[in-house]
Formats: sequence, C-alpha cells, structure tokens
Amino acid sequence: MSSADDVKLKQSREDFVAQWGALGTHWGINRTMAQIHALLMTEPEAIGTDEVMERLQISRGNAHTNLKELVSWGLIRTIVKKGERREFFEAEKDVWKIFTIVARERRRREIDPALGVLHQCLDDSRGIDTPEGRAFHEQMSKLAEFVGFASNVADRVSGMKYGIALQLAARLLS
Amino acid sequence: MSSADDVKLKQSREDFVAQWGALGTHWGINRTMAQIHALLMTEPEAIGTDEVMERLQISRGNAHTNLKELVSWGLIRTIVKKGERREFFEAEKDVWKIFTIVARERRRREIDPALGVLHQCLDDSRGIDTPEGRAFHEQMSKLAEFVGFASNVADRVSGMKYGIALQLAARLLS
DNA sequence: TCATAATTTCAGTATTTACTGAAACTTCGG
DNA sequence: CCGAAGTTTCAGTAAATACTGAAATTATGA
Repeated sequence: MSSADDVKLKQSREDFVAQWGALGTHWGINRTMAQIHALLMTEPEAIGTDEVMERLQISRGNAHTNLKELVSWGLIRTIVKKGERREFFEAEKDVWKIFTIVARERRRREIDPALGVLHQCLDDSRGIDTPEGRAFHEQMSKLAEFVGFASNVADRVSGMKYGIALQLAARLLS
Repeated sequence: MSSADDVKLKQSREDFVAQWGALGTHWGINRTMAQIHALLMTEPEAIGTDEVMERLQISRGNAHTNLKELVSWGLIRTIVKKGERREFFEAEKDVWKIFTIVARERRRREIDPALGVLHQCLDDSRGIDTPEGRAFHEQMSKLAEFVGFASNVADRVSGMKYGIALQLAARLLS
C-alpha cells in the first residue's frame, strides 16, 4: 500500500510546478510556459493538451500557445503515438541540453539586440569632433567590445560537450 | 562652429537612451530604470533628479524610485556637491564592474530562489519508494546539482579581476 | 466525401506591473 | 524655531502582458 507515498509525490510535484512557474516570471518567461515546462520535466510519460489543461487548470488557448512556444525553443518535443490522433508532448530532461537551449535563446533575445543598438550608436557618433562626442563614442565602443566578447564566450561554452564544460568549470572552482 | 556635431551627438545619445530602455524590458529591468542608467552612463557630469525628470519626461516619483533602485544595485552613486543642497547621481562606467554587478544581482534574483525550490523538492521527495517517486527525486537532484554548480561558477567568474577573466576568455575563444 | 476529432486563432477581458502627481515628511540655513 | 528646498511615500490611474472561451480551420479515417 503506497498511497501515502503517492500523495507525497503528488504534492511535491504540484509544489515544484507552482513554484517553478512563479520563478519563470523573474526569467522573462511567462508563468504558464514555465509551469508547463516544469510539469513535463517531472512527467515520465508524454502527455496531451487536455491533460496539461486539466493539471494546470488553464484554457485550451493558453495551453496551446505555450506548448508551441516551448516546442519552438526546443525545450519540449511532440510525440505521435500509433493509433492516436492527437499530439503528445515530452520534455527534454538532460540538464546540459536545457542549459544550452536557454543560454542560446537568451543570447538571441537579450544580447544580440543590445549589440545592434551599440553598433548603431557607434556608427552615428563616429567622427563627432567635440570632447563630449569623443567621450560618448569611447563609452559606446567599450560597451560594444565587451558585450560582443561576452556573447562569443557564451556561445563557445554553450556549444561545448558537457564533459569539456565540466572540466573547465572544475578548474575554475579548484 | 560645432553645432552640427552637437545635434548629432544629442540625437545619438537620445537614441541610445530610448533603445537601451526598450532592451531593459527583456532583461527583467523596467524601462525607466534602464533609461536612467543609459542616460547616466553617457553623461560626463553627475546630474540631479530634476534634470533626469526633464530629460526623460517622467514624474518625480518615477525618477526617485528608479534612481534609488539603481543606487541599491550599485550601478550609480550619489554625489554631494559643496554648496549644493540636493543630491546628484553618476554612473559606474567601467564595463567589467557593470557586468559583475549585474551578474551578482541576477544570480541573487534568478538562481538563488530556483535553488531554494529545488532543495525543498529534494527534501520533500526523499524516500518516496515508488518508481515515479524515485524518478522525480532523481530529476530534482540533477537539476539542483547543475544549478548549484552553475551558480558557483558564475560567482567565481564575476569575482575575478578583469585581466584574469580576459585571459580565461581568450583561451576559450582560441 | 462526410462526420468528427483535434488544432489554431483571436477579440474581449483579467491580471500584473509601472507611473503620475500631490501630499507628507525631512533637512538645513537664517 | 521658521520657511523654503529637497526627498519620500502612496493612492489612484495608465499601460503592458497574459488568459479565456468560443468560433474558424484543418486533418483523419471510414
């Protein structure tokens, strides 16, 4: 008789889903998307839209939008079961893969646009021949250089095999 | 006669402030805070609340709140000028310092709470003796280990002197 | 090809987050 | 201690973002 364990598991999982969802907010990810991701990460089986709706108590439109968004990120994938007409979804569970996906997506959404702004300002302020103009250009230049550099580093790291990244990290912490 | 240059500089700076503000949104930072930061980063002189209000066309309350928030992050500091009663503000302009400040703040707001959730779920699911329970515990364990590890690495890197970090990064990119 | 199950879209609404403006409070020189 | 300059707070409002629910569309297999 394992029903006590079943209850504990259910509660713990619900807790994880709810809290992970709340955290998503601080990550620029909407609550529902983070909750669905949490739900699927802790679900051994692929599940369908209706079960997601029921488990999270959300509308079909909401479930649909966020499932698609997670698929486009690559954090979950669709599964077709033979003899079943509807789609099922399962999460990528490998932590290193999750990390690299999120890192790339954030670079694309947060760093690349910043670089764009900086390069444009660099161009616009090139050759302004006043003390203030040179100071502005210099500041833009430093920012652009640093952000570009950081972007490349992030790319390299998230393109590594897990083992290599681990080695590198281990040297840093030693 | 440098008024053409002055106009170009003014436009470029306004552009930078506006666009940097828009970017702030994607970084979990509100637009005004990012705009004030951009304004001060490109301003050679320390400026006061009223000038911030005027340059960004925002209310006193808004300017005040976000200036204080930037001070609490350490991205700007207050300056007292002799013979002046009011406070002036100037930005930290060193890119490495800006990076370490932002990195630490984001760790505090994004990673630490996630670790908290994971550790709690680890505890809650310890010893649940069903296949599903063990799988859940295992997944929490992997996530917690990875996030904790990443947090330590980020700490180390953002605690480095710029020169050392550069060397490290150079090795990565070579 | 039709009936129906499943998916997608979107106008309207709810929720969350940010901002205003004015009043309350604090500080300081006279 | 008083009055003016400066700072802080916050109730009300505006703007941005996320969600619902139902209708439109598409895919399936009999």
